[in-house]
Amino acid sequence: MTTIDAQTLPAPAPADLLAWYDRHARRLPWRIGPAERGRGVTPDPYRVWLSEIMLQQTTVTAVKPYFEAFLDRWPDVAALAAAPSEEVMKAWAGLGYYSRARNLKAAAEAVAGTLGGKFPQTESGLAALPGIGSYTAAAIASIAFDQPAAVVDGNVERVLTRVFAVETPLPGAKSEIRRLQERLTPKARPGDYAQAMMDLGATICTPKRPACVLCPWEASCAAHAAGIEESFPRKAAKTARPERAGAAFVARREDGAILLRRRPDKGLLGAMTEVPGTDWLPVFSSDKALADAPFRADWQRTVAPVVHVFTHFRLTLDIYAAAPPRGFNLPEGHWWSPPDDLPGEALPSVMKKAIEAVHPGITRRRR
DNA sequence: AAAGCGTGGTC
DNA sequence: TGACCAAGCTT
Repeated sequence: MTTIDAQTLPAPAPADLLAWYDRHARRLPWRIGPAERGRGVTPDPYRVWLSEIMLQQTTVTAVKPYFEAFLDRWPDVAALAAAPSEEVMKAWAGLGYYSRARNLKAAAEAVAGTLGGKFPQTESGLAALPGIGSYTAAAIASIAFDQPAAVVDGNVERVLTRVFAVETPLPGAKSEIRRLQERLTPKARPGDYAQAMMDLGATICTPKRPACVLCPWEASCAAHAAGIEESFPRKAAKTARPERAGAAFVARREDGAILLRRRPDKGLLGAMTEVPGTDWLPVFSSDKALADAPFRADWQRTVAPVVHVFTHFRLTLDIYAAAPPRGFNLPEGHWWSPPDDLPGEALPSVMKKAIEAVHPGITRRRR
């Protein structure tokens, strides 16, 4: 039982956080920094939206190149709305959580169409768009439209559960954290405040080894006072990750083309591209794998299977390779992708691994 | 409302 | 090396 006497600590002041942000804000491609914003420069809602969708459960490092590529190719919401879905999926390949790309396209069409090219400026209006939930709606409303919306993401959860030593485990503590954030969010500079919370969580109030000496709220932090910062946020125990297994078939034509097909629109890796394969099952019998091959051939299994870890299961894939027989008829929904096209296909990472297991380097863009 | 949904980096 | 983690949303 931990008891923390928070009474003796001064309340965390948003002004102190903003002052810290003025000096230490990260420079990010989608961000208008505090100095510029102070001069009246306002962010482009399209860029804010695009970055927020990409940043969902995804690191800044992973997002940067994708953000730049999207912006180069589709500089505004009208351009994105007019883009073929296939091209958007290809451009998103490798970033993960592919429903985001499908929702991104749908939201762009709604904004460019029904909404007359303008993003909604209210939280509820934003949250009505596909792919925008409570966090993203609040983030866009505050950052792009300067509204005092309470932004609650993983960073905010970590910072506030530490500052206030919230004992309730996540996800149960969410409503409590929301109330704290509503109370703290300032009417002035709410967008900078939101981004300051993210920067604080990302650079100072980190999950491991937080740099409390550098924190503008050090004196107000109950967890720090008790010397137990790292134990927050409390979390419910998580269940073990189950195993699944299957087989994938890498068919290569004489000219080097690889046989591909499109996955169903919904579900795991929905609407993305894959090599033919079996279902992925908790109990997989490798004797029966060849029954699901795209054609009869002398399929050669690689020595080592491909192992890939998804959020909710671990996959072991046996990889088989063969050339198609003469007279092979292309099944519905399949196509031969020439080597030059492979790097640009909408292949998720697990599928690139499968292909690379047989043909190293073939899915990577040459230069 | 709990489960489904990716990937790559870190320690 | 495996567990944890990163600006969550949808059903």
